[in-house]
Amino acid sequence: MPEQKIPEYNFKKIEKKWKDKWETDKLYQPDLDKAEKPFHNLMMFPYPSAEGLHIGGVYTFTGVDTYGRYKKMQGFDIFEPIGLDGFGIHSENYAMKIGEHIKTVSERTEKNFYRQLSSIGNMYDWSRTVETYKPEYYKWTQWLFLQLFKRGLAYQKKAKVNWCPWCKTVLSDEQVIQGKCERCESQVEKKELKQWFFKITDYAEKLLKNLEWIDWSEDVKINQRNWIGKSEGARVKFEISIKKQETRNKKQTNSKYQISNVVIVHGSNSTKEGSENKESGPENLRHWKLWLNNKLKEKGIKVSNEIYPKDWAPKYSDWKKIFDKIDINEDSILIGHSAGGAFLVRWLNETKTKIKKLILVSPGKSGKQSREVLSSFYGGKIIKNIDLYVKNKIVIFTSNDDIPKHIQGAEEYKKELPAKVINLKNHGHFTIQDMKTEEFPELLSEILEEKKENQIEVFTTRPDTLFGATYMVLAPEHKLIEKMKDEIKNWEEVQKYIDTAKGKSEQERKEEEKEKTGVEIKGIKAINPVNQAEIPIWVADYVLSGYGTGAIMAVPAHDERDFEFAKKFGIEIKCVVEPIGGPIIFEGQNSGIAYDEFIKDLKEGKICSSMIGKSINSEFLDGLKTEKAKQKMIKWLEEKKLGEKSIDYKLRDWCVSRQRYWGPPIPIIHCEKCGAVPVPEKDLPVELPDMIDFLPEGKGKGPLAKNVEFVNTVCPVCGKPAKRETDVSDPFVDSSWYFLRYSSTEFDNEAINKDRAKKWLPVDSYIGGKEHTVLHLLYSRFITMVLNDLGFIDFEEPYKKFFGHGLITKDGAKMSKSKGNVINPDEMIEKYGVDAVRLYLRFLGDFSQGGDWRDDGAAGMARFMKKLWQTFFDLEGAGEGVEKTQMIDKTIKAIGEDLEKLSFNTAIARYMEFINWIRENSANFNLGQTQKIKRTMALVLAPMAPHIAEEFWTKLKNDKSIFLEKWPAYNEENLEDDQFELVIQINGKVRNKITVSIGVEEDEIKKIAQESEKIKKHLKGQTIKKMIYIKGKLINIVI
RNA sequence: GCCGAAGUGGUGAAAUUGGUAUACACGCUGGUCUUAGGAACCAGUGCCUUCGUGGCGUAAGGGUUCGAGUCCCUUCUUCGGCACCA
Repeated sequence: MPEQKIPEYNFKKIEKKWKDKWETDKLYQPDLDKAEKPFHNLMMFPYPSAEGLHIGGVYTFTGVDTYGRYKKMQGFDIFEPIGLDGFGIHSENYAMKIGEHIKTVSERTEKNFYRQLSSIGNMYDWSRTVETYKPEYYKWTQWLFLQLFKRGLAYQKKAKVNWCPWCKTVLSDEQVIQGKCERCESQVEKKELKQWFFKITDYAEKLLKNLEWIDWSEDVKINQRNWIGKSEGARVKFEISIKKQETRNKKQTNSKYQISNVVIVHGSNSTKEGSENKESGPENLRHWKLWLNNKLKEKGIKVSNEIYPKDWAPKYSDWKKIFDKIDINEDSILIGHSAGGAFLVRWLNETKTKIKKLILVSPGKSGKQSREVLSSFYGGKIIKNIDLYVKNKIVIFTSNDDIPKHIQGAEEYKKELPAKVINLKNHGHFTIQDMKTEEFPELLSEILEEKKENQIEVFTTRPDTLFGATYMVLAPEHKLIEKMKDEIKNWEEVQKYIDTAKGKSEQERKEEEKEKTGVEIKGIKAINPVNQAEIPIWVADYVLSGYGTGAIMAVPAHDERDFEFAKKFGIEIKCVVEPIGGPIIFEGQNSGIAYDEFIKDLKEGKICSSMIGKSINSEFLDGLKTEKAKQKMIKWLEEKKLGEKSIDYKLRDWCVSRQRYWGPPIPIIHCEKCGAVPVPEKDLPVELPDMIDFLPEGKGKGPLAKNVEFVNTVCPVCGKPAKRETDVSDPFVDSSWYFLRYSSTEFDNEAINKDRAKKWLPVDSYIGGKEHTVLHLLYSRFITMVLNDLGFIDFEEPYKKFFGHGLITKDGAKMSKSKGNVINPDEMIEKYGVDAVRLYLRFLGDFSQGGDWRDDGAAGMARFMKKLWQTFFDLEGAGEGVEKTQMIDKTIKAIGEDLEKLSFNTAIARYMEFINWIRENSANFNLGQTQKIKRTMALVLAPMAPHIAEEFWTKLKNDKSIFLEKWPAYNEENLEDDQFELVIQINGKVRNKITVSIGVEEDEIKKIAQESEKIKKHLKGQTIKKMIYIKGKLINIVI
């Protein structure tokens, strides 16, 4: 062998050289406006911890990059952005711990993170980073908040929230893990606080529906489906009968009506004050209202707003001021006349307040002037969707003259909303005459009807089992209990139970081994609407106040929890569904008992079963299969107005307020007069003030409340002194839209540039941790849908593809500082080089499964790199040439396919086989073969180990980067050998293998197989029953 | 309890989707070369075996099939998520 000088594999020098070169050449900064084949290759941006980049981060990011580089070599214009998700409690707590200010910690962390991220060989476009904690970013996070606020999708309500006593802030349901804080593992408490929410529940159906078509893996979809938790069923009303003779105290106020409050809103007056116009003059303006008010008072019902706007023609803001002061809730009935109706429609749309019923009395008028007045309430727009908030409970009194043009025509009402429309005899735009006609009592009865009796509404997914409801259960928090206080005979016992139940923390409830507890409420009974049976009412904490209606009808024969409860307290168990399908279905469910015995036990109330089947003991449902029985029952209930079809979701609204410092201040100003007013967009960002003392106080208010200069401001509407909101928003809000920003970072006048969005969004490939499947992924889908509805973007789903990768462990355990098993990526890169680390991480195992870091594995990969280097430079091409070079084509094909499906470990295995093959034949290749092999060695390795590949590429005398080169093509015809190894099986067992030419016919193969020596032996004295031949692979002889 | 993913050599893991189980590595054993090697190279490496072949092997048991790691049923184990959701 001639002394050939092989250069040393100095990975440090090589990696540094290419990193610098790529940067100066701006190789990874696509022209966002001109790119022809845009491909947005996104990875979840990291939460920068002060400890630095985790090896798990390197694992993910380089995996994503490998895919991106492969795509780049396929000719796509790759946009691979990076940023930092730096706002949030995590960093804040860390700063507190080390006694430094969060701001300085963040600055340092950012520098360190970006240094590390630039050292892992990724194609980041460093000209477009996004940091959630920079004002130029959170300005738009605040803008986003305002868009939701204006749409009524951000609202404030007093709510029981999860409170972490250690972090001193509110947590969303998703952040509470088994009753503990996700971050610090403290016991979470329930606190009643006024909080900001995003109305994600409005999008529950769409979030669910789109899962049918988006191209994500099924496990992620299932997770989201479960989280949204849709269940279909019915709401059913149970009347309460009061045992009058047992009532302790006579109620002073009326006990006849359960109604909480009625709010009346009158219309505007288009004529001048003092006018003689009888219909709309000041005399009449409030006339009907006062009349109605008095009528209601006679019945003992209080009208909430006795104060009216002073103006004769109140505007939206005039009414709103009054509405901000009165309590409107799910028991409220709102009545609006004319512009008053218009006001209510808009107000409901904006605040999303749930009410009991909306009554519109002559909501519109056909005069031009009136139309103008009315449409001014909406800025001329037509408003739909009020049914969302007053489902099925809109009643409209209208005459032909009162076509409500500002909303929809009367006919449209019927179509669009499930509203009941009652036509008035034409007496003008609802006048004094109307009050004397037959319709007016009807109006009264619409108000009074609902309060004839007390009712308990329940939600059930099994309306077919209604005949088997033998008792009811109320959650301890159920409002009715307090209301019925005077009727309850054993009030003290009930109260005591409720107090203990409420006092229990979530954890305690769970620790009680699910042993059911409860107290019967004596003195009242419920009437089962289907058979008028009087059934007992219990209060028990196994019924949750937050789901459904907070009350259930208990069917012990067909629900395990109800069964357990009924058994314990000796309540009747009535079987109303007989499972069918016989022993086959039955076998899997309860093994050990015979089917007949099972049915017998079920009917005797010894066991319970939630299986479907056919209805029994259920009068008009008897004999029907469950699905049909459900439908028939719902129809029956709806006809009798005892219930209705209903859909419930587990998904709750997203609580976005946080009582901490390190987040974007919520851009709202609270004004005594004008209420919660959005900060005008031109005033954004509301900058997070520098505060030396940023520690939370823990009294339910954020640290910003301590900063007087920040808090005190003026109301943008009326100019009077007002106070700023002091909560900041949840970091999940920051990350719910960051990917929309990357391609628009240079625009400081808009969050998302339309042209850019058109080109680069939705994201083509999104890769990140599976732990974010319900939180971040759901939130960002929601925000995308909202922005789509608002017209800022034109797609509903943010990510075309999502791939969830696995985690890196050390010795099978999660890495953590306390365990002392943390792998420092800097050290590894220093020791083995970036390429070796990248390759090793890819080789560990399946990308979706994660893997276990082993130092000797990494060392092994470093050894392979050396070998690879040696092999490359050893190849001289002085041989005569090898006959078969299929290996080259096979390798190109296999690696390409593997990379496309992110199967990196097998891609590397293929590459190693390729190298092994080269080494075995290295002396024999001729010059042309050597050229081709060397090119292939570099090209197919490039996505995984970019630096060494680029180095090989220059050594092959190329002056352009390898990443501007196309992924090599392979010759389809060259994949097949001209021979193959035929496997000969007898009865499925391998008995022999012989080499056969590819072109041999089936008959010939069969003959050859039988004639081979070993097979002959086995076939001796046997008859062949059958022969199965799989082309090009094997033959199975059955004897 | 429910939902999801998985269970293959001493270890990390492959297996063209029903067609030769253990590719590719790590580790280990033996050898070559070395003053030495934790370097490099060569050979071996699922278990049993009468060393001929053969038999057994993909958590356990059963089934479908000419043929099962792969499909179906039951059981067990591990990991992740949810947890009285009516």
